[in-house]
Amino acid sequence: MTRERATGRETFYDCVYAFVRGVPAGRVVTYGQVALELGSPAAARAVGYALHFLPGDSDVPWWRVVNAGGGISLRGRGEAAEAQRRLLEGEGVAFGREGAIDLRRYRWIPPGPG
DNA sequence: GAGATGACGGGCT
DNA sequence: AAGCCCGCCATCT
Repeated sequence: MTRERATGRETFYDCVYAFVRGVPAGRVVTYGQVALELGSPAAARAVGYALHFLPGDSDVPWWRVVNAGGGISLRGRGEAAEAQRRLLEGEGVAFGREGAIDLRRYRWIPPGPG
């Protein structure tokens, strides 16, 4: 488990949670983008893995994280996929016929260091 | 140290 | 356009 690491050190996953928590409603980010912000542009996989530990009870708006295509991956979790879409739609995010959203429109750009 | 996992991303056919 | 394979990364066991 990584949700309660006793190392006292902030793991990559913790950074993911912190970043996702900063995503405002009505906006989304991609796994790759989160990884990039955390300093590992190729760690998109690890990002998804970090979010996969989050239960629907979490304080982290995991549903605001989508894949590079603006779609929902949640491989093997159709229920969660539906929930994610509903949550996003509830925030004003519109899905296209392809089941994907327009990242050009909803992608959230973090304020950055400055 | 080595093997296994996975809510990704890109490239090829 | 859709499907398949590989690589990448961080973490767990």
